[in-house]
Amino acid sequence: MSKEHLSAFFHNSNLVSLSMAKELADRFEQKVIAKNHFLLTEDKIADEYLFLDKGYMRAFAFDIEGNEITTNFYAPGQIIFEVASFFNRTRSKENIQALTDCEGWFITYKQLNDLFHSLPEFREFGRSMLVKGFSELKTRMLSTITETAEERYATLLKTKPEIFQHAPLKNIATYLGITDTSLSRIRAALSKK
Amino acid sequence: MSKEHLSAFFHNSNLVSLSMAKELADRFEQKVIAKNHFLLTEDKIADEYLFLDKGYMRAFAFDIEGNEITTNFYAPGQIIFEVASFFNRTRSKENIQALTDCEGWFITYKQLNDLFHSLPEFREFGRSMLVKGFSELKTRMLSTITETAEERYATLLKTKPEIFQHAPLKNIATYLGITDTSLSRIRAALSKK
DNA sequence: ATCATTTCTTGTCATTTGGCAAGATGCCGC
DNA sequence: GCGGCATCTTGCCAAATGACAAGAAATGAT
Repeated sequence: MSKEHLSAFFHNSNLVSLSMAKELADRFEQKVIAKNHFLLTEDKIADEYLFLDKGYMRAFAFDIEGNEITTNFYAPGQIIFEVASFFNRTRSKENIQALTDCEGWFITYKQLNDLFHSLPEFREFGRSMLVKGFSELKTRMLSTITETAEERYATLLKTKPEIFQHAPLKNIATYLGITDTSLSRIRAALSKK
Repeated sequence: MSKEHLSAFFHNSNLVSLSMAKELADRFEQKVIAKNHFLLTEDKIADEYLFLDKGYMRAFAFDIEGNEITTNFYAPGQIIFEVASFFNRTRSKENIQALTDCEGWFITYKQLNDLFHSLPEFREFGRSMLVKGFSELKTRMLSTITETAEERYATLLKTKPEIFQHAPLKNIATYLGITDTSLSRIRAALSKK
């Protein structure tokens, strides 16, 4: 119920003073999402900029054949929002769904923009979140292109082990760009080693 | 030699008035890069925010085995900068190289930030560039995960045909995430159809 | 124009990954 | 606790892609 994590998150960015972090946190409202429910669904315009305090979420899109492809996983302590839809005010191509019961703090597009206008520090914070997301995606793109499925699996296991406690393997498989069958075999092969 | 393209580019974003577009363009300086020379090399801190007016460029990184992996192609009329290095002031993991003789217009990090502070419209423009890059990368990530190499090749051929006139196939192969051998076979197979 | 180097293609074979189906296991609602 | 559904594993075979090597074609330097 407390906004401690949220204001600490702002402050830890080193872009926002402690007092401003608290002021900022004051503007956020609570959001509770039950397991399997959605923060955002396809064709809607994303209007929530969410700090995830508890629980796990995933983003997914559909490919041409209509299969769900998991595009991202989110753990507590992260900002979640669909960048393109949120900033361009266009219909989202992605869905964001709770993998577990979730709690967090959000503001709307309008509120965010007002804060951006009035607080240069928060603007910097917003930019750094955007840049961080971009960099992570770039890293993932490179690893998808250069590494084998087994290597990508091992990396995920090392960097985000909690995901395996909260997401079904079929979601992890599409995130890694392989079928659940292949993932199962990779796991079997690695556990023998 | 004229900054027409540059100011038109600002104005066409619909975020910047015509007069401000011209004022903005005034702040940019000319940059000429000969074929095969670099806009940015690994381990340097990116300090140039470049509008490419003429010519083609590519970005590349090295994988674990030391192979060059092309991460992006740039055509005239695009903004080019290495996002993470530029905004975080960290050493770049990427190189940006001219595929042909190039000409463009640039400002430095400091100049860009000054403009961002004083001109909200330019800030919006900057954000929209960032969001655009992010969205494109997301689309590419999804297609890399869900489509076959042949489908990705066909898409690239349709969306960026000029690249094939200016980049060697081995660069295009690593961009698509395949070997030059496979790319050659895909081209052979498609030309038979 | 010539030579050297890089780029591109093609052949053979190995490896990775997928498709499909069957069975095993686990989880949820009643 | 039971039935049903989703999840995960495994077997068999096919398809996609890679590794390596040889040769052809294009390009660049002098």
